[in-house]
Amino acid sequence: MKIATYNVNSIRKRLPIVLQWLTLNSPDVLCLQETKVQDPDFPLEAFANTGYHITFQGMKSYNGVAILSRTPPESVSTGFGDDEEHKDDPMRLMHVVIHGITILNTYVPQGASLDSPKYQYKLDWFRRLMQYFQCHLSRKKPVIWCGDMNVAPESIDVHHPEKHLKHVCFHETIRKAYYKTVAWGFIDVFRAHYPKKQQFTFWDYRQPPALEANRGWRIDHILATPCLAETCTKVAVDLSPRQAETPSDHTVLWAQFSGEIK
DNA sequence: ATGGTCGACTCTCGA
Repeated sequence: MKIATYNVNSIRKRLPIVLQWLTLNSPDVLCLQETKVQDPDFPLEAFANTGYHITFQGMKSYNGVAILSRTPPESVSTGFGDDEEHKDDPMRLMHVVIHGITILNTYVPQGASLDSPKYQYKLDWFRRLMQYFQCHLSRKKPVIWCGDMNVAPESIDVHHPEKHLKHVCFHETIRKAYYKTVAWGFIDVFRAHYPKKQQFTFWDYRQPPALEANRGWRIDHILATPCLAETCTKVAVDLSPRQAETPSDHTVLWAQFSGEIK
């Protein structure tokens, strides 16, 4: 199973990137975030000849998630389905089962600033996500949780960490919220594969020479339950979306899993 | 202390 995650920042703008990436890399599953399009306007026809099935849930202008897969998912749900459900949750969390493997695709709220209610919402979102794990998943089964987590877990995962202690993607409170959620039973397959490597997945548009100066962040992640993480043979970040005609701020992170899954 | 650049969409918000 080859699975990839990519924050497209508008599926309509990044269509060429996505289509080319599918062709060149043939993933089994590609999870997308920030599609930024409501369902009736989703560019379905562009994928008609790719051989991929697409599951999507979006809204006007913001958020939106989608999953491309070679075979249609055996099941699909979006949002937390709890009594705290917020209107954008279904555009941030998509849960599918493909070949018996549970896949959660998330676009975690960015959080704006530490003093914003949006930051509290982000902290709470991780708490709700862990509750969701507890209710709906088993850590003994093969589960993949991937997406744009908007958290750089360690100092090595952000340029100039000392300057970002109050950043919503690096503050210790959000890192703890993230760690706690991960600790439910997930392994960060990139970090497991490369314990010391600095490899960013995102470079902010607002710092034009960011890529050249390597002022980036590792905020896109693929995590797996131990039985699956054990079978991970390769993890890589593909920088090609940064070099496209309409470059994106995020890159494609992918992982290959092989071997027997119980 | 603020702005830098994108994308979607009404002129401003979110990242």
